[in-house]
Amino acid sequence: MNGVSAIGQRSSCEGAASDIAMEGIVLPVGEFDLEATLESGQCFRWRRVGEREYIGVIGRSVVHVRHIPMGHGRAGALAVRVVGGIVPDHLEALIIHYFDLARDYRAILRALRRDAAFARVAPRRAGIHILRQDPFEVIISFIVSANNHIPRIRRILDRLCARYGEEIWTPFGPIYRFPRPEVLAEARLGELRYGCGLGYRDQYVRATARAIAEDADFARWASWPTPVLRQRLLALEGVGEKVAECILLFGFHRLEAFPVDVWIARAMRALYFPDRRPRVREIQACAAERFGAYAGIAQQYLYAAFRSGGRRERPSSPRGGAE
DNA sequence: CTCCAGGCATGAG
DNA sequence: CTCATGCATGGA
Repeated sequence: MNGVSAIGQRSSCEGAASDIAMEGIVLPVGEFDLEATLESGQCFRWRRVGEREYIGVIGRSVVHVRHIPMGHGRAGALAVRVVGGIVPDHLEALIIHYFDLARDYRAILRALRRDAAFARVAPRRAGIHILRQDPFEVIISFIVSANNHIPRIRRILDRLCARYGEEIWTPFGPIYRFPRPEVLAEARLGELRYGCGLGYRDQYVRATARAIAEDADFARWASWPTPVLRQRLLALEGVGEKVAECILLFGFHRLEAFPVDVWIARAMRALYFPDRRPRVREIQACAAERFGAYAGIAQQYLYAAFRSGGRRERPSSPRGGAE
């Protein structure tokens, strides 16, 4: 790489890049909602460090991002500082790309809301964006996500990164990059299972890491049509229908992909199949018909709405009383 | 204690 | 093809 400098080498490099690292940048972001996006279940490793403040790894950089909502959120801003790793030479472009800030989510949501049932439960503001994450991180993350709780997914991935990822020092403590495929390919199953808490997914993670270490040309994968890419993903161990859709949507930005988990199944059933239990195929066909090329975005808004809304629907016992 | 989680692989029919 | 089952782990 050219034109980059490591933080901490200011003595030998007092150029603009280091000043940017200290000063940071501020970007207008419209309706974008950082918290809603980072807590929406598409990523697991951003760490909350304050009110609407997060740190996370993008490429070889650790960035601190603070959301500044203005008015009623229609003209917010994002304050970004690089706090570790490499200072990218085009930080603004990197942030716009990662958070997909150039896309008109407001117009997309407006179009999606022409579906009456969707409009009833969807938010009015297009706060959640689909991130552009590293494909390998997304692949492993969603293999881990299978039959698992989000808090535990986060802990497992944190341990995986601490054990196998490159350490980057920051004012917030050490942060770890996601492990490279070649490293996970050499991991011992016992360390994955007991050290990281992967349980029975240890085999899936290592086998998939090995497969990708052999064939990791994601630039080529990204050029494939979605059905071809989907088939390639399904060939990976631990990747089934649902996880493949997640990887398509969150790892390859295929916005038409439509993962159906238990929450989306409940949501779609409530909205479009009130009197029966549709199969996953039917749900996906329904989504494709109603939401088209942006079904994945619709799915993310539905997930947020139903998961936050119906989370505590425990069969509350008669005794025990109010809460 | 039981139940469940952004399911998958496997085997039976 | 569809359907049933086991699966590691830990929070509620």
